Amino acid sequence: MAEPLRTARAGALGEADAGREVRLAGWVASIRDHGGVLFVDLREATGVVQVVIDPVADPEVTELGRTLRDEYCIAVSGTVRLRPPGTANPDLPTGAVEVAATAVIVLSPSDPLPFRIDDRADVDENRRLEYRYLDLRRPRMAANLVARSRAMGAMRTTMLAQGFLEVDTPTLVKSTPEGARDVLVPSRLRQGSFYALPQSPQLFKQLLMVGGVERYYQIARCYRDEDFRADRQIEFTQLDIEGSFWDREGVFSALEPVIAAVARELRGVELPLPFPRITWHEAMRRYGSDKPDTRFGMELVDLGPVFTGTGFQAFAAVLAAGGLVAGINAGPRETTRSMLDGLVERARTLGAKGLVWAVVEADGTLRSPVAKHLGTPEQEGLKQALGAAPGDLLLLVGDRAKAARSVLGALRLDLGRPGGHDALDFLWVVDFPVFAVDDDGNLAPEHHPFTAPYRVEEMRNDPQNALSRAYDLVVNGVELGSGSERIHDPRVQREVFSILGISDAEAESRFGWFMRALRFGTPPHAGFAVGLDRLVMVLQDEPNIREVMPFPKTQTGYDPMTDSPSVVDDHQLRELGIDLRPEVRASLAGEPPGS
RNA sequence: GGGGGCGUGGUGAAGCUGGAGUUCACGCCGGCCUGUCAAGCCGGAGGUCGCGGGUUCGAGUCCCGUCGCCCCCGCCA
Repeated sequence: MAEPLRTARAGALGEADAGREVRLAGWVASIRDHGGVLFVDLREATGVVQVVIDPVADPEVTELGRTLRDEYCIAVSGTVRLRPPGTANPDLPTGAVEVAATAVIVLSPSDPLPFRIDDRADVDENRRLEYRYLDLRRPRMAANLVARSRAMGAMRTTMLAQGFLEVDTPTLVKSTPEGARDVLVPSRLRQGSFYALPQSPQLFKQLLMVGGVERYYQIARCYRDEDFRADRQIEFTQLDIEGSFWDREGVFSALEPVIAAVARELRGVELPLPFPRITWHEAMRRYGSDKPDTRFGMELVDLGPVFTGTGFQAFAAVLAAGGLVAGINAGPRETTRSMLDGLVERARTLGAKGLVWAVVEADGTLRSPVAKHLGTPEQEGLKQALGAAPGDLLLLVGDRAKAARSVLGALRLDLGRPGGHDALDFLWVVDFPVFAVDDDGNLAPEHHPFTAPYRVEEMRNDPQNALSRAYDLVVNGVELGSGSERIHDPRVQREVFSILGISDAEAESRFGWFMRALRFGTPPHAGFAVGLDRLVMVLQDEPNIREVMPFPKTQTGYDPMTDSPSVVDDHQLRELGIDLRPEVRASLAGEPPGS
């Protein structure tokens, strides 16, 4: 492409270019003024090259050069030459050469910066977001933008090679109250009515299967109005796929090469395929989590057999009530009183009634607050069950099975989880239950209502044990996405709605349009959605998805750069038929946030 | 809704048991300097210690409240 301001790219210059007359353009990354000779590091997207301004050779250019400041946008004409002997910079890819400037133009000056462009200081994130366009010039964010682009490129290349059709779907869709909270958009032409932004393209991609597309993919923006986390924003991006005449195996075999291609592109590693699989039940039993981090052991062990008939009343009561006593071996580690107290407190905040710790002494005896309640056979059984050696710290929880597992699962992560993401342990978690039991003992659907159960009769007659044809992809304990085989039979769909407590009338008003579509020869189909932000986060070894999103929001959904969301004019509201509630108006009249 | 951490010149930090807005690094402004590359050396400017209240002779420091950011629980079919 024609670029009148430049004939070469800074980062690409090398010894082979010596003698070339070039025009370059970019930003002033650093200036070193020696009173005489002046060095300017010119940075652009491809890299950095040193520009030399020599007052003997060119007094006028030198005069201009002394007015340059950091991050001025400039154009430079000059000659590429080898650096004088002994002055090459081996730390710089272009360090063997420099550009002797014959002309410099300031394309655009820069105010003094709110923070340094290099990565040396951890700048307050609010400040980074306020000046995100400057943050994007910094090496970390620049690299993450490249990684994100290459991830999307690898996805598209691999999907196209597999014969998938990229289809985009609407972003103003019908609100479906179950699941996450919808982001709502008021309608002007139909006052009082609202669109929702899609939580996912779920129903549209199923309709594409009805429409004969057979193999669909899309890199789709999705919206869920729930509280923010390190890995959750109100809007995020998914690689969404769906295939007709597929079962789970079709999904896995289509997706695994995509993930492998992205890992190859960003990490230069070959992932071993196929990914391992684990059932949901086994994941919960061994790791206390439906998204196990399998990079380390420290697995949960059922200690019921050890404590059968125990004299330790707390555990005896748990077992008598049908609960679970389980434990982990946290391995050899320094234990101080405050550290152990901290673990007990942590277990309580996680919802456990208590936590029993035990340290194996050099002579094999157990040091533990409850040691006096445990007989010698129990102590020996405990050590054997947990594979304990002298110095090991053992942690035990007795509670309802679900609570005991989740607490131990969380402690396992606290104590064993690797700090970064050097290793990559992908795995499929399969055979999720149809329903999850919430804390009040009620059944709540674990997936959207278009997920096929293994058997509808089982779903109706034995809901707490029924399994669904749903699966998740997990890497290093991070949930990357989920999918399922879908219901393609409208009678089954109606039955499932009914079991989920959605009446025929309700199903008709909310999903009638979709149920009708299922009546016209719907192929069996299945699909998946991969969280792009999370995948790039892990591959770039970043601690949160904001680092791999160009313009993310803060935990309260605020954008410090644009001051969004913001109050709108009354006439805008009037056009939409919207009046703010009095208490909302009153709070707006008070102090504005952020001041 | 709940728990925790943080908030000090433009940036990042230190500031212990309450005693003058003190200190360090970077940046900024000015000067010196012809081979540096995070250039170096000299000088200078720059702060309502997030905000409000309280305790005290005296608060960056202690207490209460509040706002903002981050992490976690809840929530995320």
